[in-house]
Amino acid sequence: MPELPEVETVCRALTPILLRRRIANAFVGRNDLRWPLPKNLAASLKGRCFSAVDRRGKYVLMRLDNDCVLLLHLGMSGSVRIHDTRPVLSRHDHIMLTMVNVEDDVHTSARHKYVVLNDPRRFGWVDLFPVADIYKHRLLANMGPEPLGNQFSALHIETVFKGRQCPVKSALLNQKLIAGIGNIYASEALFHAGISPRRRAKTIVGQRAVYLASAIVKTLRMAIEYGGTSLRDHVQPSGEIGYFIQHLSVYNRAGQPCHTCKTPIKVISQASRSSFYCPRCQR
DNA sequence: CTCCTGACCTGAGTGC
DNA sequence: TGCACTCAGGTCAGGA
Repeated sequence: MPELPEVETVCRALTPILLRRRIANAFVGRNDLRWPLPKNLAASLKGRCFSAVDRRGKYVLMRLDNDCVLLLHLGMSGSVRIHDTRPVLSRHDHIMLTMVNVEDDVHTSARHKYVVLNDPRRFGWVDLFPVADIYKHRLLANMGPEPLGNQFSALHIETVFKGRQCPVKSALLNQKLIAGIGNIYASEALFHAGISPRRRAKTIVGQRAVYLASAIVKTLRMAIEYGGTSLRDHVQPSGEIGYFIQHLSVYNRAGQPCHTCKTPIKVISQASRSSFYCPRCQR
């Protein structure tokens, strides 16, 4: 599922649920997703409280009160659901946290929340490590800047794309250059910037870099506003879908008319991923 | 280094 | 209905 906007919707939904509550119980249904889960994960989580919920690229970072961080990546098909009553777990529900109010150790279940991680394809992963290691964590250390952060700019694009022969579309997917952009928003941002996905990354300079930086920011912000894009697996933790699908200009629209010029949207394969674009509007 | 391919895994969709 | 096949929002290891 998830690119930056979908992960951001997960973070925003999780924050009020996880903070001010205690992990009364942690269920871990298997010992691996993409990689082995941390040993004794359930026992390590039980009894702890969360002190912060953040996002870095496509990762959710949940800080615990013992100076550890619970890291979550949703892979292709992962989703998080929040329930008010204990749900019956299905086949691909791998982890469930039972959250209880910290002030509320009486026997009422009224304010319990159940947080469930579902991941049919199991391309997601979970890690638990000391917060002090966060900047040397192998999964986080080499990640590029946040496109919605203040280190991101047209100049940054020019700098990291310099000399790259690969298509700009492929460069946008490279998390070491810019964090959080995936296959949907790479295609969408290039459309809004009027740039062909086939153009070599190194040619994105000057005004083109300005257009691209601005299109990335605009596209991601708008997608967050609509709760992300629901194609197959993505749902917001509330169970609601993401409505940005109604605002997709090119992604998944092969053969349909461009909203601007009516030319049929084209799909090509680049580095084994589909790229969608308007051959007339994007140069 | 850079860049591309194949692998990981399940499920949904398509065509016969 | 069933079967074979393709494709899917991500990332990594390996090889050119």
